[in-house]
Amino acid sequence: MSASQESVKPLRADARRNRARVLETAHEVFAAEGFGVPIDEIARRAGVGAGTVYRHFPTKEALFEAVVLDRLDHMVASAADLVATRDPGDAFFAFFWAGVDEGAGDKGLAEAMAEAGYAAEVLAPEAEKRFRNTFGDLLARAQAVGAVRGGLAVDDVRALLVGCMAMQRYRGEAGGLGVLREIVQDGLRGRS
Amino acid sequence: MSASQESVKPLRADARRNRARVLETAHEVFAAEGFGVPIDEIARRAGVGAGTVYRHFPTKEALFEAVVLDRLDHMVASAADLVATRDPGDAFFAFFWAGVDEGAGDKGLAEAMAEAGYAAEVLAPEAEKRFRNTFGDLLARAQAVGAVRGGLAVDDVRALLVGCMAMQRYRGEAGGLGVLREIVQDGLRGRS
Amino acid sequence: MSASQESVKPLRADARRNRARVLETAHEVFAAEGFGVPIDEIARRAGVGAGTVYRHFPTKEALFEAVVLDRLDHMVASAADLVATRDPGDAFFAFFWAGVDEGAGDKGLAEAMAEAGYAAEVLAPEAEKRFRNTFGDLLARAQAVGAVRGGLAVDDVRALLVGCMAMQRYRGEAGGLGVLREIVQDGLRGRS
Amino acid sequence: MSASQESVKPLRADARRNRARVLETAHEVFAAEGFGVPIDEIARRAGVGAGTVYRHFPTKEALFEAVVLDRLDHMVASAADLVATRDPGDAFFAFFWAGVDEGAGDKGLAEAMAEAGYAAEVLAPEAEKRFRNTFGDLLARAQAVGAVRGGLAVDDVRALLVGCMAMQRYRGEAGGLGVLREIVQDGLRGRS
DNA sequence: GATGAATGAGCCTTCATTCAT
DNA sequence: AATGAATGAAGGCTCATTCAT
Repeated sequence: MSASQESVKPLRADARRNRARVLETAHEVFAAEGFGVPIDEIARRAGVGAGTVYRHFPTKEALFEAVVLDRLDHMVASAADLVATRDPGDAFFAFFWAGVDEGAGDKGLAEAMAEAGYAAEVLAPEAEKRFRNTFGDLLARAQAVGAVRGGLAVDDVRALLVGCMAMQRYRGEAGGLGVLREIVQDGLRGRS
Repeated sequence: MSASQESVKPLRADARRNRARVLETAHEVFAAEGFGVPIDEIARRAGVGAGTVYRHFPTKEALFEAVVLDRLDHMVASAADLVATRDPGDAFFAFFWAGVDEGAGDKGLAEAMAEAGYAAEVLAPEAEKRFRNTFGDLLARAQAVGAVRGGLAVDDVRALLVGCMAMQRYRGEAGGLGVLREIVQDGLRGRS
Repeated sequence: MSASQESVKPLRADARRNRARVLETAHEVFAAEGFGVPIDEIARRAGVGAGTVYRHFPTKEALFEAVVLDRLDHMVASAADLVATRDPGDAFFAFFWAGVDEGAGDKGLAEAMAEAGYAAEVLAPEAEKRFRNTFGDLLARAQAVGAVRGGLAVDDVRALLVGCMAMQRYRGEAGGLGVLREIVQDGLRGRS
Repeated sequence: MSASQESVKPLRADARRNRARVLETAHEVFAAEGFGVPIDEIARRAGVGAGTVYRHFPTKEALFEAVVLDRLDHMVASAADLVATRDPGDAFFAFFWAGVDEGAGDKGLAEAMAEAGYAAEVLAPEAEKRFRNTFGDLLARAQAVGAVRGGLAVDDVRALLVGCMAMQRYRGEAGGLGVLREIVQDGLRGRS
């Protein structure tokens, strides 16, 4: 918007379109196949050359990072609505289970969020921070009204999210979490 | 009834030693780095040539499978002691948390056990079956004495195991599960 | 009717050049050393990286196939001239002996054409079919004018080609077939 | 037995048996698969360790050579009978076609005999010499009685043998040489 | 002497990244 | 800027040969 900006050269229209397209495709492909998928596959499906991918993202990791960051910020953004339209308990749980679903359907995201001290924290540290802050807010509100038991820190909830993603991925598309969901939900609420 | 044995040519002493050494090293290396490590790395650390690894295990997957199978059977074996020395509830939970610890410290095992409908089931189907049966027995006993709530099937517990492995891996070496452990434990016990 | 063409993306100039260069080098190297030569050797002699070879030909077999197909189609193409400029007998024999020379100087081609029910038929089945059809036409014409004896089918001539290739390869660069050529030629003409 | 002997240490009975067994198995396996077959395969089928093969034959090539030598000498030996029991023409042709059949059913032998200036000449030069001498005698006798045309040297017949082996191998198990055999036979006899 | 386990160079193939067009 | 071709370092696996048992 003004002077003190580093790398904000406004991209040409087609370049911006390409960048968005690559990001979107990368999301789909990483979601389906995980980080291991070749970059050529992404380029091909995005209808661009591999060089174009590298023009916008210097390495494969950087692209992955951008995707993860994007996802995290999407989730963060959704939190505003939740806070506005639901009571604190509902808001927290809605956010939590939405996150679980997101990760269950997105292998790349699950990989990124599960790798301890690595992926999200390292790949997209700012986004992870925002995500945690948001999560922390929702948690605090829910705890304030007694909808979530005390003694739980954001880190705990963050870890639980990772765990539930893993469970749901393990269950596969067919079944949801079933009883496990109740168990977790009850555990978060605290015994009555 | 004993473990899977086919064509029982007793290996030469040095070969058995090497095989064991490779298996052990593979366990360490897969544990530390996951399935992705090069076979050469395992060979190097085991102090053998790559060919030696392939003499004992025809493919990288076969080696991985052997490691996983070994781990699963170790766990299964430990269950006998638990049944003998503890009451059903303790036995079940000891087994469960030991499994979590095992997977938390072993990336390869965690990968194998988490990949839905794939890894353990496909890689070492017999071992997975034995593991599930053992788990099922412990669960049934614990449920019979009311130490674990009803409405839980082996599959649920198996999935929960995957989830807890992921959580504990996420937590890293430093912290244990903390409150999360209580939550899960309470959830399994059933609300009081 | 024209040669096999699929998905006709015209290659970039440099790519086409490289592809041609690889094909040409592969021809030379397969000719000199047979199918057994490492792909790296071909890449090195062509002055490209191994990856470049694989960009144009997905497997070593595919490269070999392309070379064989190229050779067969060259021969087929030459037949048109022969038919136009020579009488049926000459055309047939010119084609036959040219084929023998081709195979005698090309270990790869000889391997491909000699492996019964395998190589040419399997590697480049369309090209082999075109080759046989061409051979069949020339044979029929020559038989029609009495330049080649009756009772010979294309399969016989095809097999004889394989045999003469082997003989001439055995003779080495120095000597031609000598008397053997007469014997075969007389045998094909039929006793007078 | 005495002093001035180099490598004639009379082998122990079991060693001699093993050597023979390896040689025989190698013949079968090379015949079926050609020189490319792994030595371990031969050892396995012979029921010995790979080390035993190497004790008797210093390299894979040496083993191959021994097999080829054995085959050539077998053929040479058979010639004596032919000379004794048949007229010169029959003897020559019987020898020739028997050689063709031998090579057609033996991939290893065909490879050895076809490689110009290489295999037989180099691998088993003495045996090749004996083979050629035998062939030369039979040829000379047959030519002397007019059963084979003049103007043919041993080299020609040797090359023709290679060619006919190739043809018959190409034809596969199913069909014999058919007309081609007549052509060659007529060609050798000379036109009447 | 026999055994078969160990070695290690070498082969085919993949893929992140760079670069000419 | 975009393209997609080129690069080359690995990685999985095989096999002739050597060596400890």
